[in-house]
Formats: sequence, C-alpha cells, structure tokens
Amino acid sequence: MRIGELAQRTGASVRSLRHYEANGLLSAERRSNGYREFPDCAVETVARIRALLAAGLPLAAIEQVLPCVLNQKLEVQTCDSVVAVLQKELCKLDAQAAQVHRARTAISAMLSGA
DNA sequence: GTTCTAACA
DNA sequence: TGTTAGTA
Repeated sequence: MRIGELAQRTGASVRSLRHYEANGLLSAERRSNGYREFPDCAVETVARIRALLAAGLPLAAIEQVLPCVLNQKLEVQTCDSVVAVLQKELCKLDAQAAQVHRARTAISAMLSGA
C-alpha cells in the first residue's frame, strides 16, 4: 500500500511515516515513480512503533528493540540486544533522575533560606 | 489527485 | 511535527 493508505490505517501522519522509514524503523519498496510501497505488515509495525514512542523511548532506541517487540502491548521476545538497549535507556533515565534530584534539592534549599 | 524531497516556521 | 514549494 502507499503511504497515504498506511497513514489512514494507522492514524500516524504521512510526515511521521516518512520519518520512521528514514530512520530504518519501517521498510518500504520503491515503485518506478519513486512512491514508497509498504507491505501489509507495516500497519502492525507502526502500531508497535507508536506504542514504544508513547512509552517514551527515543526513535534511536526503538530502531534497536523493534525487531524483538512482539505486539502493541510491548511484550518482548528475550533477545540479548534488546536487554542491552533497555538497560542503557534505564541507565540514562537514572542519570536524569539524579540530575533532577540535585536541582530540586538545591532549589529547595535556596527557598527555605530565603 | 497523490507522493517525493528539502527546507523553514 | 506541520507545512509549503516545486516536481514527477
């Protein structure tokens, strides 16, 4: 199917679909006129991508875990590569949390002293 | 009319 | 991301 139909069937914008394809999250063939031709399974793939985006994962991480994400419920097939990516994301989040904690501690101290 | 790329608000 | 320009 062409990109317009995929957009209708998934609720994602044409712009987003091109973006996903450009980042390797979606594969599409090219017709002689340059139009992308998506396989039927792309509908399910987009659903998985959107579920992962909703979960807060960046596109770069999604690209890596997508092959092992089984469905829209984000149930994953246990793959070493996926575990590694998820652990890395968890590590990043922990680092961000620590930063947030330091900032709020400093700000709280300033407010209590004022 | 639909899609493509590239670029800008 | 949305949108717009200029094409094919």
